[in-house]
Amino acid sequence: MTDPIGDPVLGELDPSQVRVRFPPSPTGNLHVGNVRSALFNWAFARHYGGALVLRIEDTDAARNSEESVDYLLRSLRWLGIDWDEGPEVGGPHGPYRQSERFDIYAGIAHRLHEAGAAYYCYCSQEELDERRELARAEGRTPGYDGHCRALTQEQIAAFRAEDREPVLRLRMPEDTITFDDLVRGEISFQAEHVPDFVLVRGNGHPLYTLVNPVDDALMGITHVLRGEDLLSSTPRQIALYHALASIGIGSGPPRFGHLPIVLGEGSRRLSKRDAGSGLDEYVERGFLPEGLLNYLALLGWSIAEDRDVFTMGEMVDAFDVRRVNPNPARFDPKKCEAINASHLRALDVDDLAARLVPVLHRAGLVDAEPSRDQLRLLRDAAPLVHERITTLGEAVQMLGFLFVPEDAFTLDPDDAAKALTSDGLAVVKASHEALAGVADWTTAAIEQVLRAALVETLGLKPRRAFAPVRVAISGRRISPPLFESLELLGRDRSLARLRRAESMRVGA
RNA sequence: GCCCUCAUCGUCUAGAGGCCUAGGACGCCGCCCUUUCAAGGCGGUAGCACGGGUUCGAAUCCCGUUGGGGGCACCA
Repeated sequence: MTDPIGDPVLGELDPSQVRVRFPPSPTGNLHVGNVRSALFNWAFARHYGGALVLRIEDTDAARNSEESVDYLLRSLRWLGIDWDEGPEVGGPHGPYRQSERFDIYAGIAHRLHEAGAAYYCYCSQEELDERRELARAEGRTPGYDGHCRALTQEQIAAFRAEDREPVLRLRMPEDTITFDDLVRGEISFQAEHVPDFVLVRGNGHPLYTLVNPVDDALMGITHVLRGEDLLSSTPRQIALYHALASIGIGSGPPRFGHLPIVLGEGSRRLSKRDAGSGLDEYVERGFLPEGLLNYLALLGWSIAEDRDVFTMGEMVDAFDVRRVNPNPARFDPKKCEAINASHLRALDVDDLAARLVPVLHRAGLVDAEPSRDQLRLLRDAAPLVHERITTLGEAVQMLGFLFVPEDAFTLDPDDAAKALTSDGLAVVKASHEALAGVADWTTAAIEQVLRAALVETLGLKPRRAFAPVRVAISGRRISPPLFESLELLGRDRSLARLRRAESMRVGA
């Protein structure tokens, strides 16, 4: 199966040995770009039958909170992205929260220093800034200049005497670092452009730059799929993996694949402050997880030439990281909605009704555990909105009139003003009289009676005939189909609403 | 400024030298259907950034230009 050169993605690995990770920092609302990363890692792992590790990168206590971790886990579950190792499921490489791993990092930092792979730097922030500015002015890469690489014992003693708190820096190799990116091919950086970077702060606190590769090495991560914004930090991480391997931790760098970043409107990167950048918004608006995920997958990946709606199962089967497109991709809210709508329409009616429950409940229209009557009504009403909504949230507006208590029912003032003119009220009155005589309250009978009374007798165009009735019973000019709506509303409520509308004064 | 990276309709993409008169989707515009709104059907609009090579042949390979994006922290 594998030739001597190995699979271009797996190398010598057996597919089931694939291990990827999703390492979010729990800082609140999950960014859709991060969701996309999680999705691609998940699809990659599932495709090969490997493992997805969820690791919480919460070393920066000031920015992280317990609620954020809960929220994060809930979000991933909502999306349907499951993990094989991590919080709540455990695993052999735990703990999976970096805030519980400080001892590990301290030990490794120490060993790195002992081995000479890292050294202490006593430069102050001001000195660093000064030299950085100088380098920039001279057109050189403004990174650290290696000032403290080879301090003598005397120099060190002198700095210590000044009470300077040194940072620990990795000693970068002198040679060019080259790696084969899974989505971009060969990329190389010359050593002079990759400065010795900080691993541990002056106060002893380990940095992401240390902790992230250390955990990847310790957790046996084989492939790292992440945003292109991390591309230029890859060479220094590779150097760290090698240094770690040299002291017996891990077996060198994983394979990297840098996914295109997600841009917002214009050409800026979709920032956390932009509308539409956070997962919350999609949950609240009633997106389907599979719809959102499908759209996100399209940002950089495609399943086939003439197809863009697919299930996650289909994505898993077809996913190939080498086919990820390297272009930065703009997030298009319209297309996102369209894809979601396609998934919505693919739902069967019972499924749709079930998914509508929490949405309607949040809007105060049904109980958290809906009654039998509510469920029956919802089951009957769901088909009416099935092809009319883009997100579940839109059903609230469309179906609200069926679920509100009679005394809370109101007409949209704008729609009422437009439809319930004196002519409109005359139509409502005629409808009321005609419908009052209907004993067999079915869609067909209702339609027949209304057509006879309004279109045939009054000679109105259907368009003009039904609008006032629609507003009177649903409160809006846009609603589910009228006759079906009347049937579902029921005879008594329908007649009562018509009566109420009738008594309105024009312009009131 | 320096380093890295990217370049096909407005947007997301298909495209691995001849299958390309460049395909699909979203959007937009028509028409059909129609009790509103949708959905659906049919049709249309619109693109290989530019300049050089290589080749019998280039959207596809190479170089350059231009433009976009990312990075250059004791953040992650």
